[in-house]
Amino acid sequence: MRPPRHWLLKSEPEAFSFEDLWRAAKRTTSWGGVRNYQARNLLRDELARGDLVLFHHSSTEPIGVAGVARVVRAGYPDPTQFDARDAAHDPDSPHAAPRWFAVDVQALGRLPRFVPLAELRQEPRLGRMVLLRRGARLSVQPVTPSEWRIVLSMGGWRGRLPGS
DNA sequence: GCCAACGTTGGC
DNA sequence: GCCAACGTTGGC
Repeated sequence: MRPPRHWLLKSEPEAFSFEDLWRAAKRTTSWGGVRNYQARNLLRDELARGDLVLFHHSSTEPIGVAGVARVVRAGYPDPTQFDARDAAHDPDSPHAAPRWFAVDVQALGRLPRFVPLAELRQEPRLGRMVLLRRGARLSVQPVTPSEWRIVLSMGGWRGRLPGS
């Protein structure tokens, strides 16, 4: 088994917040509805069970990293693509070769200190973080081990850092 | 296969 | 609410 990798997942908290995940059954949800091919490729091919996730709130106030989660099920066909009532329904996706994928994520814990985007921008060691690059709209992003440690530290995560 | 038009994302 | 950046669509 390879060591866990690190990712950042964006969510608009008005639609689904870290608190929503924390309150969900088994603190787990299906992370689907992603309709971008680059993000799809990551969900399908790269995210593995045991990988660690920064849960990021976007298009809201405040913007920033709210909590930590873990991938508990690797990529599988996203059921919402076949659901005509779902906003992310894709009538053109063939059942035999589904176009879109989801993973399951489980909340590990809220960061003791919410880490605002503006604070991330002020940290020089995070200068290359995908989230902070111009026009980085990808909703599933890779995070390096050192970025992971820095963000958790900024979030006041106590004790042993997951993934370090 | 090019690329203009269009739609969406998402920070500010 | 604005608008830059980006992805997708569709005419040719």
